[in-house]
Amino acid sequence: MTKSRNRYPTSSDVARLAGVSQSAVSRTFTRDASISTALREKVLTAARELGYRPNALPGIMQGQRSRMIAVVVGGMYNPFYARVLDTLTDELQARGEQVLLSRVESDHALDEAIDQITRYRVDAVVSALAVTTEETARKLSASRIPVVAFNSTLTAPWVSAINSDNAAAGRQAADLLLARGARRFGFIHGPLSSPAEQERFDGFARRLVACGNPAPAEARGDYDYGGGQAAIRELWRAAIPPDAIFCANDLMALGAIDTLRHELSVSVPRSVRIIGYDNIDSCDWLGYQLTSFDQDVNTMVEGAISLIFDREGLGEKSVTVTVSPKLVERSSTR
Amino acid sequence: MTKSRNRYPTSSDVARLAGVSQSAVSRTFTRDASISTALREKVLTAARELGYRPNALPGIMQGQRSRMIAVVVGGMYNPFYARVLDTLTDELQARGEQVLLSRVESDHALDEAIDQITRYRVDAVVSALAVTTEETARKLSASRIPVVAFNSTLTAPWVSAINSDNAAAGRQAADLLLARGARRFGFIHGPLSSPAEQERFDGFARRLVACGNPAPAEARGDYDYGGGQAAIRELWRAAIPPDAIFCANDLMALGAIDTLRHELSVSVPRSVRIIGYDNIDSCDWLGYQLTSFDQDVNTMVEGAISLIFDREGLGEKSVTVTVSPKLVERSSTR
DNA sequence: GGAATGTATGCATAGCTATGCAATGACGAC
DNA sequence: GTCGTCATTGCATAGCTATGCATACATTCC
Repeated sequence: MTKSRNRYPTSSDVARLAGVSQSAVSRTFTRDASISTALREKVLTAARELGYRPNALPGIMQGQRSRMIAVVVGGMYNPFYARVLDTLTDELQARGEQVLLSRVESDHALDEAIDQITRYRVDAVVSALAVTTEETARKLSASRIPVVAFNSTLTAPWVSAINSDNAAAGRQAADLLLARGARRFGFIHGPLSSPAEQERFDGFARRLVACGNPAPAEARGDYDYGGGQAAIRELWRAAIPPDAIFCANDLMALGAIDTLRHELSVSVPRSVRIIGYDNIDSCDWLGYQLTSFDQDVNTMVEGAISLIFDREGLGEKSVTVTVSPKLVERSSTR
Repeated sequence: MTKSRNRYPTSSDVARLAGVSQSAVSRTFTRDASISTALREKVLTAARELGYRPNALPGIMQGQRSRMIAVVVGGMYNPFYARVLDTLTDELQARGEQVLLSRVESDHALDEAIDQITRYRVDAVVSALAVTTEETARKLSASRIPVVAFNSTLTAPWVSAINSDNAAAGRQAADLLLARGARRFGFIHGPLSSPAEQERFDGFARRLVACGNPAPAEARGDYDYGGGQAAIRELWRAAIPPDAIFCANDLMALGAIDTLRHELSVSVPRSVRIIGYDNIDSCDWLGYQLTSFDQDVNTMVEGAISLIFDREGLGEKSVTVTVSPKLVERSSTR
C-alpha cells in the first residue's frame, strides 16, 4: 500500500496467486512455449484478475530489440507532416513496432531530443525534419543508432537520408509555367530556405534563365496560410507583378490564391498561375484546384523503413535514397 | 562483434574505459550527486568517446515512473486531431514526459492497442478517441492505469473523460441559425454517429422543434471533405432543400460549401447558411469564412494532463471534466 | 516390463542502473 | 596525537522476465 501506487503486477504476483511457478506465467504468454492447457488456464485466470500484462523492459535489457522507433516531427500544423506521421505510424505498427513521438522546434533542437529519446533504447530514429548542419549530423552520428532523415543534404555514419529530387521538380515547374504562356515569375520561400527548398528554387530559376527569361521575383512566408498572404502582398507591391508563382509549400500557395482573388481581385489562373508543393488534400478542393508536386509519402516511408530494417547488411554505412516527386496538374495552371 | 550489433554502451563500458567504478559513471549523470570534478571529467571523456547515454529502463524496473505517456489517436487526416496531438505532445514534453504514439482504426481496437502499449509500462494513456462501449471501458479499466479519453460518455474505474458540452453547442447552433432567419434545417452526421455527435444533434434538433420548426433533414458523410460533398448532394435531392446546415465537423462543412457553390450553383451564405465543428485553420481562410465551434484544445489538453498528474489524490476514481465549446461566427452564417 | 521418447514444470540466472552502506582520506579543532 | 566531520569513492544489490538446464512424469513401442 505504501509504494504500490500505480504498480503493474508482475509475473511473480500472478504465479503466487495461481499457485504456480513464475516460469509457468512466462510460458503462458510466450508463443510456442511448452505448457499444458490446465496450467495455462489457471495462469490466465489469475492474470485476468490482477490485470497482468507482460513487461517488455527486462527483455530489452537482456539485449533484445526494443521494437520502439523514435519519430521526430516539427509540428503538425502542416497537413503534409501529419500525413507523414500518419503513414509512418501505420506502417511501423503493422510490423509490431511502437512509435516514440518527439516534437521539436527546429533541427537545432534535434540532438537534444535524441538525448532524451535514446534513454529509452529506441532501435532507430526517423526524422521528418531535415538534418541541415554538420554539427547536428555529427551529434546524431555519435549516438550510433540508425537515423533516417527526410530531405536531408547531409549524411554521416549511421545517418541516412530520403530525398525528393528537388531540382528536377523546380525544372518541371518552370517548364509547365512556360508552356502555359507565363512570362514573369515569382517564388515564395519559407522563412529560412532549407537546402531542399534551395535546390527547388535553383532548379526553377536556372531553367527559367536558361530559356531566356528573367530570374523570378522572391518573397518569404513562414510556411503557413498567413505567410503566403504576406508574401503575395509583398510581390504585388512591384510595378509589374508576376503572372506565375511557384510556392515552397501548398499552405502558402493557398494563402496566395485567396489573397489574390479576394483581396487583390486578381483572377487565378487567368491572370496568375500558381504551383504549390506537397499535394495536401486541400489542393483537390473545388475552390482551389491547386497544381502541386506529390512527394509520394508512401514510397518515402517505405524507403525509410527498409533503411531501418535492412541495417543488418548496412552496418553504420550511410545511404541516400532519392524519389521523384510527381507533378499533379490542376486548374490553377490552366 | 557477434551480437554487439547495435548495442548501446553501458555505464560499465564507460567505467572500464575511464578506469573508474560504475558508480562513478552513474553519479556523473545524476544531478546533485557527490563527485569530484576530476573524476567527472574523466568519465565524460570516456562517455563521449563511446557515445554513452544513460539507460532509463533499469530505473523503471525498480519502480520509478517511466515518464512515458501513451497517446492514442484515430488518424490525422482531420486537422483537428493533428492539433490535439501537437498540443498534447508539446505539453507533455515540456514536463519531461515522452509520448508513445498509437494509431488505431476505431475504439474497438483500443483495448488491443492498450495490450501492446502497457508492455512498455507507460504511466498513463490519453485517448483522442472516445470510449463508447461498455466492453472497451471495462477492458481499459482492467489494466489499472489512468486513462483519459476525449468526448467519452462512458467512464469506469481509472477511466476519466474530458467532454465538450455538445448539447449546448447544438442549441447554440440552432439559435444562431434561427436568428439569421433560416427556416429549413439540415444536419450532416459522421458515418456512425458517436454519442458525442448524437448529443450535438439532439441539442440542435430539440431546440429547433421547441421553437416550432420542423426537425432537420439528415444525411451522412464519412468525416472528410468528400463525405461532405456526398451528403450535400443527397440533401439536395429533396423537393425543398434546407437553407441552413449544421455539420458534425469542419471538413464535411467545407466539402458542402464547395459543392453548393461550384456544383449546385447555390450561394453561401445568401441562400444557405453553414456551421461546422472544430474550428480548424481552414475555417478562417478567405474563401470559406466558416462559422464553427472551437473546442478549445488547449483547455482540453490541460484538463487531460492535470487528470493524469493529479492521480495521487484521485486513486482509481473516475472524473469527468466538461468544457464549453465557443461559437466563432464568420460570414458563412451572415 | 523396460527402454526410449516426448511433454511439462521448476530452478537459477543474466542484463543495467541507482543507491544504501561502508571504507578511505583530508582537514581542522582540541 | 586524536577525534569528529565531510567529501569522495567503491561494493553489492534490487527489480522482472526469458530461457537453458535438470527433473519428473506420461506415452509408446518392442
